[in-house]
Amino acid sequence: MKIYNTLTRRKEEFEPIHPGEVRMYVCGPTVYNHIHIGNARTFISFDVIRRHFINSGYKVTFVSNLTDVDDKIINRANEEGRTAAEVAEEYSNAFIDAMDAVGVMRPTVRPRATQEIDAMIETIQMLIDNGHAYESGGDVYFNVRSDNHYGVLSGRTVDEMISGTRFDVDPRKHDALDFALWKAAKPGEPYWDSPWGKGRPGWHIECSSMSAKYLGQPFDIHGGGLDLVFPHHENEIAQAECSRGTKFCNCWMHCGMLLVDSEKMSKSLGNFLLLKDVLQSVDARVLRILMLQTHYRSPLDYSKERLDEATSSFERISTTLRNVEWECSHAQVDASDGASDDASAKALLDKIEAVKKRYVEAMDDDFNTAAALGEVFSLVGDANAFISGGLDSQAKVDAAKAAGDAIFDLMGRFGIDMTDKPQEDEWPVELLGLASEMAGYSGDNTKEAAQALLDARAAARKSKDFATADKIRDCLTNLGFTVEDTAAGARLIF
RNA sequence: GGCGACGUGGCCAAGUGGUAAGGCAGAGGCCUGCAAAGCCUUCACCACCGGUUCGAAUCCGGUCGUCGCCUCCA
Repeated sequence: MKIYNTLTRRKEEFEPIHPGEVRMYVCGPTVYNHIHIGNARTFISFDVIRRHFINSGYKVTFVSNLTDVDDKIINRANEEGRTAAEVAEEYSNAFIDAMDAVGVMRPTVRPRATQEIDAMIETIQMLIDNGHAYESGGDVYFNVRSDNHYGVLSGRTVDEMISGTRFDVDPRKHDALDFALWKAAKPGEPYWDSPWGKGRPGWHIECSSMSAKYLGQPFDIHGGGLDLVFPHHENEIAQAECSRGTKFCNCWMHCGMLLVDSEKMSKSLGNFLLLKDVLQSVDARVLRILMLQTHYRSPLDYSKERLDEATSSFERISTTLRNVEWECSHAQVDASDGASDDASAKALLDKIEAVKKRYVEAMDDDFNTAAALGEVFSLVGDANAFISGGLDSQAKVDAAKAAGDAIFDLMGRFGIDMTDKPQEDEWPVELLGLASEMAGYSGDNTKEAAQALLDARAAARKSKDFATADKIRDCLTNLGFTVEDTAAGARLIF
């Protein structure tokens, strides 16, 4: 398996520290608002990555935090006249719900910063003891110039970082480059006791401490959005390696930015789309397909048009699965021909194996989901062509089923469940009145009513009464159904 | 200004040396009473210029353009 490592800026063969096991950490959100779809892209991307490790036989320990103490949470709490803890609680829950809704597996461990203060104080103390940090007026700062590896991730040298030229430097810092490990509490702010007085941890120290605590150090993979490379991840490395004296993690993975109408979406710009709002009108699986169509490291331009395209793509797959099922269950098989060898069926079975193989090869190559999805679609096309030729032998039925199963399985590996939602119990009750009026049905079962309508339409078509047949179809269409005529009869899709 | 990424058909997007996956949209045809769904056919001078090579979208240099980071940010 090859993975692009931001640290070395090239693809490398992945070698886990512990054989058969992957330990990874992905920076979670700061919970001061609902997450936007840019956040969602990162978490969905790493979910797909995690699933591929699992599908490849690895045991995966996946840690992802909640940053539930931060300036922005405090600001929001002050604006709304409630406590920071209340704000954090609300959006932590909202985040977890949103991840569930979008099919992201729950982390093995989801540490919350406010529950891990002791570990952070411990790390900060180590840094002070090692001469890499200093206390100043109740704050504690990391001494960047004391770390001669600083800059390894972002590829810049200390001298290139002209920090302080574009904003005011806190007078408590000894050097403009230094960053806060611990912030003294201002009146009204949440605080914890520490050797340096009441205060709270800086953002960067949280991830260094929590990842080391739950994964050990070094661990295999650290992930996050590309915009976290500097300063967040650079600082994490500095803290972790200067405190514990060992390498922090082997591989750094960064997910490309999601753009909205070709502009980066960010909380501060205010041009963001909240995931929860998008999900009001979009199937989470469609959103995932949209994301799979672009490599995780590339920028992804989100728009209504792309969403519509992804919807069509999704429907192409679900239609194929539905058609395969329908054709297999309505196939007219000549029993005496059951054992005959069928070259076309054999060819399809060979194609399935080839697709599965290429799917894995694509995913093994730095999680090339776009290529892997392309393989699925190529099988979709073959399956469609195959069933359109008619299933007149058991060998063909079996091959078609195998193709459907393979498509379903491959989509499942992406975290997309192609199971048709059970829907007959959601069918509109208007069917009853319609069936009563147009098909003489008098019961109270919507499924029977629908069948009565289809039967009535079939009878009308048979007697060339197309006006009646079309009227029935129009009425069904108005109720949200699609009527499809197949060789084996009409069927309804809701 | 510094660091980095990218520029492939109407749109999106794979593809790191041997004449271009896949999706969406379009055109023509088949099937259908008409539809729907599906099938078949069709649609690319790989930003530009120069170089290396028997051969480059793929490697090297340059030009132009787009984007990200450098400040909170997934």
